[in-house]
Amino acid sequence: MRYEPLPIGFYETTPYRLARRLIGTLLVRIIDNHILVGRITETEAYGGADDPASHAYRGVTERNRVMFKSGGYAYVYFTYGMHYCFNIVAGKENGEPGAVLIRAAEPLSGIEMMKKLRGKNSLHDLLTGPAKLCQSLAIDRQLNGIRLDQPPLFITRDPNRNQLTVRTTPRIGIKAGLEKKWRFVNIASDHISVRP
DNA sequence: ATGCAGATTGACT
DNA sequence: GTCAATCTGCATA
Repeated sequence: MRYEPLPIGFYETTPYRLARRLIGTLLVRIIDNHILVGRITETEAYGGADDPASHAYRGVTERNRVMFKSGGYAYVYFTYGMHYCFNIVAGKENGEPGAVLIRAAEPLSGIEMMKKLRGKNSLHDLLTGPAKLCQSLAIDRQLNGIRLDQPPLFITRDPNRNQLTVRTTPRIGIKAGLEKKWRFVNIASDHISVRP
C-alpha cells in the first residue's frame, strides 16, 4: 500500500474546519522502516485571541510559536511533566493562529511496533488519548515544527472510506472555553478517549 | 463503573 | 510558586 500525503493546502483553513476534516483521515508515521498508521477518530480545535483554552491565547511564546505559522506544521508540546501532545497547525500565512489536537485514532498498521513503543498489549490502549497516541507513534519534541506533507509524519485520505458518525462536544481537560463545542468524535468507532 | 490522588518537569506569572 | 489540552493505579460500590 502506498500512501500519498495530503498537500499543505488541506490545512489552510480554520482550526474548527480542519478538526472536522481530519476525522476519518489516516495519520502515518514512518520510523525505523516501520509504517505506523491510525485512522483519526477524535480531534479538538484550538484558536487564538478568541479562545481562552488555547496556548496561543496570550500571544507568541517560545513554546507555542509554531501555532503562529501557516497550516500544515506539527506542534508538539510537553505537559504534566511526562506527556507529549500532537497538534496540526491550521490557517493561512499571517492569519489567526490555531491548531488541532489529535486526541485518538484507530490502529490500522504497525500495531506490534505501537505496542512495543507503548509498553502495553491492549489494542484499545494504544491510540485512545493524546499522550498515549504520541507514545505509541514515537512523537516527541523532536518533531515539533516539522512539515506534515512528507515522511516521517503525514496525513493521507482513507482509501477504504469508513462509516463516520461525527458528534461535537466541549473539549476535554480544560478550564476555560468550555462553552465552545470544538471537540469532534467519530462515535462509530470504539477507539475514542471518552465516550460523549 | 466511577472517582481520586500521585507522578514529574518545564513554561509562565 | 503555580499548575498544566494526561495517564495510571488503587479505592469504593
